[in-house]
Amino acid sequence: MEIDKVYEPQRFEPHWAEWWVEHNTYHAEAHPGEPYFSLAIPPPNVTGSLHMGHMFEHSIIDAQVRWRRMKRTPEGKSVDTLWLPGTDHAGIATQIMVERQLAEEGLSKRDLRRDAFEARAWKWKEQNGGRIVEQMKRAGVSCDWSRERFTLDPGLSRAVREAFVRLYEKGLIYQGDYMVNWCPRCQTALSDLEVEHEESEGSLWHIRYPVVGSDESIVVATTRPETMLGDTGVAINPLDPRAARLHPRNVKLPLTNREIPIVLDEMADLAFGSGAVKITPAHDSNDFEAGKRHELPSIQVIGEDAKMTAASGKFAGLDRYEARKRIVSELKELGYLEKIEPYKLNVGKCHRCKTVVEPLVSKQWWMKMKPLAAPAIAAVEDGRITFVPANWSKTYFEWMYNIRDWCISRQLWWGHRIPAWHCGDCKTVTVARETPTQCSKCGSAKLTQETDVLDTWFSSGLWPFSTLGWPDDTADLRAFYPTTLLVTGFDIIFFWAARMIMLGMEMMGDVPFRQIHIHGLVRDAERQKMSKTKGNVVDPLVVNDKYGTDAVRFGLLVAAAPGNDIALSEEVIARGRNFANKIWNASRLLFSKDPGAGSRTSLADRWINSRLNAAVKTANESFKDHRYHEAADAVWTFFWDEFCDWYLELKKSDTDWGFAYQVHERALLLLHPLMPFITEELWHRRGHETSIALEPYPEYDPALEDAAAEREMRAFVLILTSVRQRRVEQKIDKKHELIIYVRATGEWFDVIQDNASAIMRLENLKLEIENGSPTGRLTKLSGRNSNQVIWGCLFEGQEICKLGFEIPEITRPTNDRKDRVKKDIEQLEKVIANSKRQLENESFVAKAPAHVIDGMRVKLAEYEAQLAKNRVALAE
RNA sequence: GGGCCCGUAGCUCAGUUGGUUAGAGCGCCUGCUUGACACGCAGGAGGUCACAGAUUCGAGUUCUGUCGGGCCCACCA
Repeated sequence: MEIDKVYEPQRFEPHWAEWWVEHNTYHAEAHPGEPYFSLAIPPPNVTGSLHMGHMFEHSIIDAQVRWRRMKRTPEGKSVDTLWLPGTDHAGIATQIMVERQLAEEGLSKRDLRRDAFEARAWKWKEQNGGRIVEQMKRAGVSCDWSRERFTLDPGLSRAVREAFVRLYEKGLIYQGDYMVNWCPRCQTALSDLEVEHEESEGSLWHIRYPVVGSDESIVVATTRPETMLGDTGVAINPLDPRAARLHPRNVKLPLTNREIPIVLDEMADLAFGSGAVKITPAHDSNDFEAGKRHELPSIQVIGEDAKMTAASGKFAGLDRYEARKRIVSELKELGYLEKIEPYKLNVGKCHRCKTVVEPLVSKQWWMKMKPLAAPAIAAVEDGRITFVPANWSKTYFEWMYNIRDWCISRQLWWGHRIPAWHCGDCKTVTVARETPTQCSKCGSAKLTQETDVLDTWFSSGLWPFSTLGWPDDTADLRAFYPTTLLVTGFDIIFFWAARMIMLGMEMMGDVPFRQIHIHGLVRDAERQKMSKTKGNVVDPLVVNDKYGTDAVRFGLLVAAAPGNDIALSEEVIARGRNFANKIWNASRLLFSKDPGAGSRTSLADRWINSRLNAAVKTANESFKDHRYHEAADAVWTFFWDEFCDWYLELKKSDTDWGFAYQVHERALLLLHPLMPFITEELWHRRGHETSIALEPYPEYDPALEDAAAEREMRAFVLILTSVRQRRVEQKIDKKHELIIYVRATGEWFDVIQDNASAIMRLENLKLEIENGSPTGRLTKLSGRNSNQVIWGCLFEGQEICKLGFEIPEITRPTNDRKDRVKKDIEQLEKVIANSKRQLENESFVAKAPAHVIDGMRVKLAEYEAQLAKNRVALAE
């Protein structure tokens, strides 16, 4: 078997990425009623390019999916395993990209008709939308590409209409004029979630409103003085001492000719500012409600373009911030400005374009959330859906209990157009699955479709079942719903996960997934968020190529404790690369050997088999619990520290490598979910022709636990470590053969005898073994200079053998060594004292479990033996 | 204002139901071109687990408080 001298993932990763797709390796068959595992990908935006966040999420998902695909039922049957891929049309995000492209041609959206714009957007999608999919394929994610979906596919559009109509017919979707978050740049309403609040340094302007027919005036405080032009009332608290004399009166609104009433309302906090609040029903949601309570008119002074409207009089046409400056200066000139205080306030910004949103009243479509939330809350409360880590359910509940209606309409051109038709005659709205030809009320044919589209998250909310063919009763739907698992970031729990649960419960009558794994964020080495503007992004396309995809995956996963953020640097990735390199080179060594018969098994063989079994156990348990860092760590320790550093080294003096091949093969299977490329490559180099991804995953077998082998091996590790320490301390080069005298009782004598050659070769030793009682001095040492000898008690503190060295060039123990021995002695004395105190404590002996007490006794004996050895060493 | 999380070796972090000298990677020190790998091998240094109490035979792990840091939600002008 040939294998390249250097690990160069670039030479085989693209090949396997293509091969897997061509061979449909990850195609899932739908067998309704049979055991299955299914997971719908969090669909990346079509606008996107693969970033580290995707890479991390996909590494987690892929590890889980590959593991599940390899698992067999207790009867040995494979499980239908589906990872369904797809992309999201990403309403605003995509529209912005297309607008940008148009702008480069000197065009704006309005220059095109809606149809033309949509066509343009589709063209853009065809040209650019496949990019992220190609990148995912190159990264080797094990999706079933035959089931790839896009949220604007005809099938998914049908699901959107079906869901919309059902909700509308149940009265859960309605149209109405309410205060919404309006983005003046995107020219659309936004949901509450699409507004990011950011604290900023602002001011609190105190403005004096003269009371009509009185010398008195009321001072109101505002953070947005430009809205005063739209004031239609002033509220004071009913308990305000001024209430009696001011209540049924008016104030004169400065800079205008309007008089507006003073009303009593508890919204005015006596303790805040001046105790009086201006009411601007058109530009603040609190005021909107207050306006309704007091039947105040609403005057819109800021338009959808964030410029002052005609209603603002001479300020009309000014940008809202320019208007603010002018209004403040005029108020100041006219003496209406009482004072200005610095003030911290939260400014809402559009999460797509960062423009400050304007609260405006407008007619929008809404979804009633309370009735939908109840079953979704229950599903998590009673455990039909569980969060990993469990703490996230609190965040979920917090939001769900306080949920507010969802503004689902967007004034965009890219998205699912709302299936509602307005009658030109009777103005009735007809909501229908199929495009109607006549008004449902008056029968008129003068119908025009609603121009708004749906929030992109509406279609995402249907994703776990719309992708499986819903509303049709398909085999896929019956075979794979509810999906098994959702893996996603905490940032879209509300946007997406919660809405999928609500819509899944409503449309399917069942949860959309049984588990939600919430992963952390990939940050840079300084724990800063990665962003293009900061220039601190680690681009997966670059590092996948430089270090190999396996390396990036492994680096990410070994650092990924559940829910925790990852501080990513190239060192983390290099760690993965180093591991892959190690696997590669270990395989090179192995493949240079004749497999042989594999019939005979040495102690090393039995030991590594037992260790592999332990690693298999940990890996399986860790994957089950989504503890990928633990799985990665277990396979790392097994492969590097045990398989390479001990097993292969010992094996070098063996002629029969058959067993090593068997262990190596199982190790590849064990590693595959974490490092799919290198394991596939090595699997084929071993002569297999089908994908390793479809092989059964190793299972833990209690019968393979070999306590005797592990105990015996520990003994050799102790001997060798002891020798190595001695060599370094006394600067005895490995070229010098050391003579080791060992006396052991019956069974240990045989063990040491049988394995002597391997140890001798490894450390250039000559072992002289004596069979006999462990006490007393070795006869072979009688009469020798004690300076040449150290004594040690080995084997888990049992005095099974004593050990002596003969050092060819006489050297006395160095001071360094003496210091260390002294330190060891001190430490041991402390630990021994502690253990003794514990064991003499009656409460401890009475209350602690037996294994803890026994364990401590064994340890104590071991400590004492070590102490004795150290004392002898010091006396040398 | 409400909620969540974190503070363990120089750095980045593990440490599941409390239990036997607290671990890893990187970095550091000392050796080593040992016939797979210097992306390596061997040996080593380094931690009063933020602080103060409490519970317990026993606390990095549970509880309370303090200090420090981060995140999310919220219509206090």
